[in-house]
Amino acid sequence: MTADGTAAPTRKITCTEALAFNVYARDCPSRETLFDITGRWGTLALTALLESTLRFNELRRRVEGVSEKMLSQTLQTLERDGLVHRTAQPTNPPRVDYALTPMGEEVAERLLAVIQLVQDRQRDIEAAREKYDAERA
Amino acid sequence: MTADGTAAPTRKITCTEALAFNVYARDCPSRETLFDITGRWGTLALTALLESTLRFNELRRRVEGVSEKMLSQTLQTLERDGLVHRTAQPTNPPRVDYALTPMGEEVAERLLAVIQLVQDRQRDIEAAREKYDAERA
DNA sequence: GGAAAGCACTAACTTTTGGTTAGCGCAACC
DNA sequence: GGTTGCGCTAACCAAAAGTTAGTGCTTTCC
Repeated sequence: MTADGTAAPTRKITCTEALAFNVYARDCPSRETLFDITGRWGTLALTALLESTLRFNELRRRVEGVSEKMLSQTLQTLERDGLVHRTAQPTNPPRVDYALTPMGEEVAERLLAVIQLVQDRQRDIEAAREKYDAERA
Repeated sequence: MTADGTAAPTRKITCTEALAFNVYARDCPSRETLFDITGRWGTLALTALLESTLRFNELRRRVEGVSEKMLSQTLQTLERDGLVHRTAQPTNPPRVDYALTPMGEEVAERLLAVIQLVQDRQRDIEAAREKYDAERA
């Protein structure tokens, strides 16, 4: 142990070597996945799909403020990660449906728990902010 | 109802008007809070503090790869939101401890659930990525 | 019948955010 | 007496997010 109580600096082990993934490790691939999910629009898109399958523009209306580019990008990432399933019908106009995979559903449920807590506590959080700002004004 | 099944366009109501917060609404303050929490380092910092109170540089070593600037910035935001408590002792060298508030603990617990799921499913996710990439190679 | 809007995107460009480097003054370690 | 650690901040630069415009076809409105 070092002076401040952190672990002794033995050799650094990456998450893949350890056979378990650890988001706190610098180059662990699971961190990238976490960023895909929690990044700006990932959380909102995943949880919005929890209610029902949605078409591209339906989802875009649901998640207010997301640009077409970002939604498209986000959905592609989530599809690649196996969290969202995309079905395109080559009709005209095109119809593309987005749905959660079983894995995506699991993730979305846990994300929803975070969202609900945030919404419930928003007033407390705003109070905390006012206090913080007042203290150093 | 419009043709594609979305709700009729009645007047738009903001989350504060509705007396409930809704992260899907464009200007809802709860969305900002969600971004603070799920943004890049927020999740990792909050869950890292779940185990124990940590000093600035302890936390920095725990959350590998975070820069001093970003950690400092992240912690200030979380402190302002009332999720993290900061105690500074004006000794030399300074000693600053970061701990979760009760509210921060609640949030962190739910975030940890997401992290654990991601870590558990990382292999499946990587498999999905390989499949996705192979299909359009 | 002609204009406008909707569909699901992509490409090019700009702005915002995140990351990197350097520095602060002091103390303990070697 | 040079290095390291402490907890930051300021200045600068790269990467991510946002904005705008365009695609080709169809349906709806006037």
